Amino acid sequence: MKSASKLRLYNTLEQRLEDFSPIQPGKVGLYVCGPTVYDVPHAGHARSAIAFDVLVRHLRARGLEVTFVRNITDIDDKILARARQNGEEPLQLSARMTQVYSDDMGALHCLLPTHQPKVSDHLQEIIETVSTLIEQGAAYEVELPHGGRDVYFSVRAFEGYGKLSRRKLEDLEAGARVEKNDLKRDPMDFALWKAATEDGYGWPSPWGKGRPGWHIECSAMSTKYLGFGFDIHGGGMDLIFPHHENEIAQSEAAHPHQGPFARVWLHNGFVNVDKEKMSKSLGNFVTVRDVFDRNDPEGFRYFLLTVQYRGPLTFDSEKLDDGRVIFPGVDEAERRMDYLYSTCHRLRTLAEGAEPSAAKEPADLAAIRKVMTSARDKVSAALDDDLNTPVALAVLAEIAKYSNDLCDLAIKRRKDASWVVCARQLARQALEVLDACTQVLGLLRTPHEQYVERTRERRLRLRNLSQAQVEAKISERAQARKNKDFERADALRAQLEDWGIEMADGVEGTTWKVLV
RNA sequence: GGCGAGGUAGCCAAGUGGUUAGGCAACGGUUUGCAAAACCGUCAAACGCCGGUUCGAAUCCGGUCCUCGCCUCCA
Repeated sequence: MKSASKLRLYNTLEQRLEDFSPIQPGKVGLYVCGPTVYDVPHAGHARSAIAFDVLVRHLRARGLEVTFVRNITDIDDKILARARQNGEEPLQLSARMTQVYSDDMGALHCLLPTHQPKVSDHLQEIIETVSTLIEQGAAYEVELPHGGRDVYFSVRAFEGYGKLSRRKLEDLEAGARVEKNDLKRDPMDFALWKAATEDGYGWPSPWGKGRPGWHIECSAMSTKYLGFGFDIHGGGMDLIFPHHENEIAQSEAAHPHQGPFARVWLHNGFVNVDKEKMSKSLGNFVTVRDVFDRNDPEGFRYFLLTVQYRGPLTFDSEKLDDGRVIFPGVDEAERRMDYLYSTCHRLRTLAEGAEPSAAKEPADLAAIRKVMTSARDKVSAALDDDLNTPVALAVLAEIAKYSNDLCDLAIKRRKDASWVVCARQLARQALEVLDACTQVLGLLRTPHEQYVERTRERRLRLRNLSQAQVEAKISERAQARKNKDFERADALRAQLEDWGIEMADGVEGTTWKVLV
């Protein structure tokens, strides 16, 4: 698709918006820091995944060939600790959590990365990178008292240290916690390779049995799949320091005089709960599963797109009088998804049986046509502006409003045959536009029936209702209405409304849905 | 202490020199047996506070108050 505007992205490295142009025309190499799989994913993982998913979708819609790499860190001290706690093999734990991560991100309609490398499959590459750094004089080995050897990166050996996070070594050291580890030449030096733990967990290496340090896997794996010096590197804001700073140091020290490790650095903002960063220690931690228990995955995705990716996103929970815990923001987003799905359904009904026609378009359709014709470009322009998803969602709202207007008009003018043919054609265009605009955002990706069914099922469960129970009450009310006993019908409706059931009385009977 | 982000109507959230953001809630209307949904309208002469630049500032500059984040594992 051709684009009028230029894609602009906020580059953390330069601290400003920059026009994006790929190193190799038409192709983009993107590396995003994925999860350390020691636990189930939380709302923050979802936010990061969705932000970069929209980036990938947008780049591809712009006609770029994207190689998207997102790692899985399946060897890490947190995994070791948790596995020991569980009495489980570390790699078994990480495999289990990797599966949960894939399932959850899949449910959120995040596209699969082109490559999803795991640390456990890349020890060779990691060891080679560490060896190169030792050869370059950027890293050194340290003999440990109880045997075994660590390898550390020497921050003093890399001139540009601190360029991403705008930190000076002196400032860092002034504020640094005093480390007991006096084996390091400089307090800011960090581990590339760590000797095996006391229980002997580790992999063979030139420095004895051990395991990789935290940052090195991303340097080794990104370079393997994208080559050194790729287009975009992304991750959460908390990774700027030390993770990404250290990645840059390692990677550029291993490839001297070859330019920057990555051109553009993108960082998504946090998910906050009660204005504070979500974290386990504060007890305000919300997992993706917690949300899925109460809300539709697409509603959650919509919610995560209501704020531009760099800003903080507040995720609040509320306890109702009946004891239910809800996420009001996600509920609101899910209602918007209901609205989009029902709009789409109405359009489809109207579009059925459309035939080509040379009839001149009626005046009352011109404004609607205009909205439909410009919408896709507006979404594209919004995403070009540093992935401004709230503006893109506003365009969706406009499409939906005018679509519903069209459907309302079609009811009023159903007897005007030539008008209806034009309206059908316009409905077809609206459907195409809506599909294109939601495709790039990863929304409205579920068949209508399936969406209706799964949301109904979940909402009934949350309200402790059964479908039979609701339908019995509905038909009781239908009978009362048939008998013109409106007092009874209204009383039954009041009961149903109390259950959270919304009814619509149509010519072909009453349809209903459960409210979020 | 160092570095960074932000304070926009009842709530959420775009905008970053002049022209509608959008959504939710509330209220009024069209429609309906009554409703709901949908659409229209109102709330909206909103931009933390104080100065300054400018014909014109939510937007630029200076100061100030407040909130949050990173500096230690974190998306």
